[in-house]
Amino acid sequence: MNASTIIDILKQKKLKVTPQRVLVFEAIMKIHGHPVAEQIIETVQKKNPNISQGTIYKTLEMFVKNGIIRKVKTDADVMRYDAETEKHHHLYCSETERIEDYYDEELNELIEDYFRRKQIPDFEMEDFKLQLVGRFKDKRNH
Amino acid sequence: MNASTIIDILKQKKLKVTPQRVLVFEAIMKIHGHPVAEQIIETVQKKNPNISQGTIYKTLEMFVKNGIIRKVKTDADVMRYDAETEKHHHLYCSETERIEDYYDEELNELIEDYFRRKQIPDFEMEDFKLQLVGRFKDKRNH
DNA sequence: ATTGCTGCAAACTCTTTGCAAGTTC
DNA sequence: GAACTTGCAAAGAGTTTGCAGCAAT
Repeated sequence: MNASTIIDILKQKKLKVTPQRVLVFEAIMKIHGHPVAEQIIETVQKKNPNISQGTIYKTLEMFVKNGIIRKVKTDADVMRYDAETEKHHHLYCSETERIEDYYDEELNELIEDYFRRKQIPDFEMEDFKLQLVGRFKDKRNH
Repeated sequence: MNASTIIDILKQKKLKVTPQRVLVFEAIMKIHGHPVAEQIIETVQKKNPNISQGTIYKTLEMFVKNGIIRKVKTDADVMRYDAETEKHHHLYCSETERIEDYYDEELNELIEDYFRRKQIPDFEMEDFKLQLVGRFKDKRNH
């Protein structure tokens, strides 16, 4: 995705297109992994230091409300943001803070099949997410 | 679990047994669901108002470090605490803040089997947790 | 006696808010 | 020009910390 895509997304949802919104979205796309607000703020302000952090938080919240991005949290971490794309799961490193997306359609179907067979009492399932905890063998930083 | 259990757990781990620690643990056990710190503080202070919130936070942190409890977070919520028991997953209500534990050994085995067959590149899996998102049919409050 | 814990209050981090001025459509 | 968005700075929530005195082993 690039800048023109976010412009289209915003127009399509009848939201105003502002340079701030475009930069925030680009920052999320550009940062590999699941950026925390701080990284987004830094990236955006590197391009334009006049954009305030209040605006960035407001923009992120607005993106979340409009289904453009998603909030992600780990059990010991601050909020992270993730562009809303296809269904995926997360790989968490148990020694570092690194998080990666994990796509696996076969796994999705396995779990969906399982829950078609087995109902959970008093609960109507809409979606599921798997957190896979372990260690990355390549020691990149994120 | 009751007070004598936490006393044993602490002794076994060579941690000091204090009334504060016992009360914090009892509060977590007593509150159904996954209490947030605020509920724990309230429950503890109802029994003994002299116990400070700093102590309760320190105690919770200590319990987490020693594997007695676990931190749990949803994507849009504050930290919650969960007694460390057997492996389980979480049911999240998409309309309320309710969280319930979900135990399913058959599901665990299904997923474990799957990942024995299929390795994730550059990632050594240690554990997994499933978040099941949906709606509870019985509308209790939590 | 020693080591570690507690209570207190202040500090800190992350996020949200109110509002006047500025932008977008 | 109407409605919405921005920047700023201040406030808010939740959590962490430092330290003197106290309690557990």
